[in-house]
Amino acid sequence: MPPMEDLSQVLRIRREKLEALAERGIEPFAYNYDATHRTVAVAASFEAAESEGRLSEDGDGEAVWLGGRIVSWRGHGKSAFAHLEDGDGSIQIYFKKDVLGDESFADLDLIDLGDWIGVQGQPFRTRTGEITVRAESYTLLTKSLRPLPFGKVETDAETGERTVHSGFSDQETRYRQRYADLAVHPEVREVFRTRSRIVSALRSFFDSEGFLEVETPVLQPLYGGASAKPFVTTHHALDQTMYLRIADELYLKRLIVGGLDRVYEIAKDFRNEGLSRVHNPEFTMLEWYQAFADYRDQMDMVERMLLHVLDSVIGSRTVTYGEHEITFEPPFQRLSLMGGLSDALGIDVHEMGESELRAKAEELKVPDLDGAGRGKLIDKLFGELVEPDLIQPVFVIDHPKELSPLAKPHREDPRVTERFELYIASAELLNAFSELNDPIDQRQRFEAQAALLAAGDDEAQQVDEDYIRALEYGMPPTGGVGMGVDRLVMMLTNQTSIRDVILFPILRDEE
RNA sequence: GACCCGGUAGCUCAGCUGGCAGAGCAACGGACUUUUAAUCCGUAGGUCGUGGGUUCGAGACCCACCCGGGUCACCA
Repeated sequence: MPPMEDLSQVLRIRREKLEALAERGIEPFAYNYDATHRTVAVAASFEAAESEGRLSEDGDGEAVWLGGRIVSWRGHGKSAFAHLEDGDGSIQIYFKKDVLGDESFADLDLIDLGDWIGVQGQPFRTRTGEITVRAESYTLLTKSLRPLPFGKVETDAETGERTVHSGFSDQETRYRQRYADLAVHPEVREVFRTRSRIVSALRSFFDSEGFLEVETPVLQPLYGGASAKPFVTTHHALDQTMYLRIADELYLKRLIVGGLDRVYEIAKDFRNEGLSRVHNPEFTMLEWYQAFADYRDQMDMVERMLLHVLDSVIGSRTVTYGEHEITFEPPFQRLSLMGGLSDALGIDVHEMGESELRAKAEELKVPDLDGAGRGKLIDKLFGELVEPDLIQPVFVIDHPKELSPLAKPHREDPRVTERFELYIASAELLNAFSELNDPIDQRQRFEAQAALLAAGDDEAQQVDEDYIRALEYGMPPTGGVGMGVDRLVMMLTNQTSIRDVILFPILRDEE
């Protein structure tokens, strides 16, 4: 701790209050507090008592014990109003000198915004009608030594709309000090509560469908299952290079080989790439694999899964996302990638050679075409011409083979694979295919990837001999899906930056 | 990684063409026993992101760097 004289004024004054508390024999950091109620429950039980005529002659409810953080304060000389906030909400507290006694009331001088206190008293309605606990006693639970950046909150009496004045808005500080962001922004806490409920709903869905939740390695001797650059590290005792997983796909399919025929994993994946509104290098992926299913079955599964989440967490099948109203009503539209692009170009893409595609892409000024092959050019053109219009949920299906080294060839058209991606609000939410289970074909696809890797494509995959060995034992027909959980949370909580749905998003080291 | 914008009191921000570092909120002292962005009077609070440079003089201008936000690109 820096010496007192080096602290800024606001920090120094709180330290001085700590000393004053010691002089008055008040413990600033308590061990526990036996609360009988949470804030929201106090209001609910008061209202119930009120409507059933169980209030006292003075209009008081039954005594309650509450713990929480002081988030606002309005002193009036011999009385004061404050709001006490807990995990559920907040309630107003009325401190009155002739109720508390001179000494206890005087000790309130040492209480600040941000302090945690326990309060005991009876609820009543103030003249303006707000349910308020009249403090008969209070206990300091934790002294706050650093002021939280509370804004002043104005609540419109008619609409209930909340306006925050002089709040805490510096994005950098909010991400770096998420604890402070959460402490002063109930709406941020609500986003993360919703995130938690979404993840629970996903688990309950797959559990009820007979899937087994499993855990596969984060540290892998080879990485694969996606096109991405990995994080590299070293295991010292084994003197071995390890990669943080970019996907759990290849491990989950090994489990299908082993007879665990319905598995899912909610996993942190790591990709050594740039940051953006929709990318954090560490992100949460849900993958599931189901034996005997193909990609058509999985489209049905995706629809049912999303409806389960919407119905149980959001309570509506329509959500607002930015400027759009997104409606999840199955069956979602299915759009063939090649067909959609052909329509946009007015030419059958299957008939176009690589040079023709490149010319078209250059004509449209699509950036970063260096080294792009036929598949990548198609992908780029699709991204440029079709993706921006994919607002409502759409399954984009049947991708070119070059782009899909782990997908089965399409049973009716060998030029494409049995694959789909679900697009919502122009963003890719999930990716799925009928899993390639022919080990000889898989080896050829890996070798093509390895050639790309050798040629300098640092996002291409390596040959995974162990995975091929597993396929040689025999993997039943399998449908698999990978979904970006963070992105789903974004869409369902109307957050336009992935950082706003990740508690501690990656940031450059401070100093 | 490229481009654009930003970093000034605990927080939110102003600071013009280079001329004494400002406001609101929070804090501190005082008044106020049903307020709710409480109100009123007063006080204190600064490494102007960092390091160089130009200048009689730099928060401002120039250079480099650090950090963030946004946009683009790769990926979910």
